[in-house]
Amino acid sequence: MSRVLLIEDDIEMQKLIQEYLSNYGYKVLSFNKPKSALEILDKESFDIVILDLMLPQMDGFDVCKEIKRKTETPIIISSARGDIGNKIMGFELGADDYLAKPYEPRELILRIEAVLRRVTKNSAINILDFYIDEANRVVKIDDYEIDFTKIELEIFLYLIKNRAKILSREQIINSTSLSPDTKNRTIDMHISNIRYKIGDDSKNPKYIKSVWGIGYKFI
Amino acid sequence: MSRVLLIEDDIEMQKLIQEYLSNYGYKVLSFNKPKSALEILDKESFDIVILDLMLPQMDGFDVCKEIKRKTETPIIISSARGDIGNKIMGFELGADDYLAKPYEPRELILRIEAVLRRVTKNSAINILDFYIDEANRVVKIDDYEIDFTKIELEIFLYLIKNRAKILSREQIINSTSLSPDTKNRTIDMHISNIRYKIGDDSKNPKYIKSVWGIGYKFI
DNA sequence: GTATTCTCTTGACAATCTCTTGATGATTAA
DNA sequence: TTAATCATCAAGAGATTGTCAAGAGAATAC
Repeated sequence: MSRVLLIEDDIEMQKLIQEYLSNYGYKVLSFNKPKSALEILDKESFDIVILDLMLPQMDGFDVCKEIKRKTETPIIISSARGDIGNKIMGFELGADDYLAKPYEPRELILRIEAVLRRVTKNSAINILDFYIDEANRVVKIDDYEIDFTKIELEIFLYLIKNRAKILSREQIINSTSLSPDTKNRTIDMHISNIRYKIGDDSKNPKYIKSVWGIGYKFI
Repeated sequence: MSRVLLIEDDIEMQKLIQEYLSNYGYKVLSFNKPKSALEILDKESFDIVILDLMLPQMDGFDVCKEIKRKTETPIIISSARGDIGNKIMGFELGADDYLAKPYEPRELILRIEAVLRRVTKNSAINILDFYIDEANRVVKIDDYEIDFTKIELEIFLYLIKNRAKILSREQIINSTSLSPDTKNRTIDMHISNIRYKIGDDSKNPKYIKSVWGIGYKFI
């Protein structure tokens, strides 16, 4: 499940896009003020940013540059000003794709997919005892392939990507396709199942440590 | 990874296109003088040439003819002169596609992909137990020819070309001639029929594995 | 042009797999 | 010790998949 940060000042448009992206399985957080969006980028990570250039407060160009300075999140710029000048500007700012308004929602989906496909590292990595090929959804431990379910894999990857960081249940919820009102017990259960599958022991964890009163962390 | 030879005299534009194509995984070599480009064509091979007609030194038409004389590399012509006359000329010169300036970078990608798809359809290959001759629409398993229907063949080829990758039903729809609002059950049914024809078993698949909640993948 | 045959689509439903959560006992902090 | 939190079980709710079967649609033969 990919997380999308949508920055769009037209509320109608914002709701429309959010709705559409949600239907396609994206988890969308929307802002109409770029300031708020930039703040959240300090705290949470996203897979892609959709940035509308018609913005109040800061000029869209600066927002784009600021996002690129802060993060490596790919950006798709949309704008009503469809002239070539802006297009070039968009790419010079580090935007990964450009979409002239008005555009088909379907077109946006295609662009997002294309950008994510391009950006998603296709290379497998080794961390600790694990071989992780995220693109192909393969996790192995000692050449033995672990059969994670969808949510288990999401949680496992989130933990391992934030290794040594303590992650609250709330953070885990927000970074996976879990519903926002998921009960704590549910997450514990997923952790329990993940531990079982990777051969970990809650009492004496090699990999996933419980941090009492706070959450979990990957050692 | 496809190799692109870009001939474009506007340096700004050249950098922009090169950057954009690189992001899409193309390996680009750029020249602003066609003479140099023609020289490199003697030494190295490319999958496609992008040729801008506004060129110094030689008239673009001659460059195009010269490239076609030397090689069989497909050519996409771009030009600011968007009149029909040029379009016809382009094709008469042996160009494989024509793109009027100014164009969206995205549009260029689509044209490149289309041309490459059209051009690259020849030799038979062996993958796993299969002999696949795409041009002649023949798939054999152990010398036994499998009688796929049109859509079955499309899905089978899409799966096998993306071996080990998990493909969603949506991706399968978008990569075949299936209508965009095809129901999930329809795809499952095609998969079921393909499995039957290649002697696979859904419960214990040798070839096509179901990935619960995501899609299918060719092992 | 019509009949025949092959192909594609989809609802139905069972089988299967996953996710959620209350209950219970264990563990931890203070 | 006590209150809060965690680990796990177990049940069942929920979602997805496999396949049948019927019918719509397309291609082909006559």
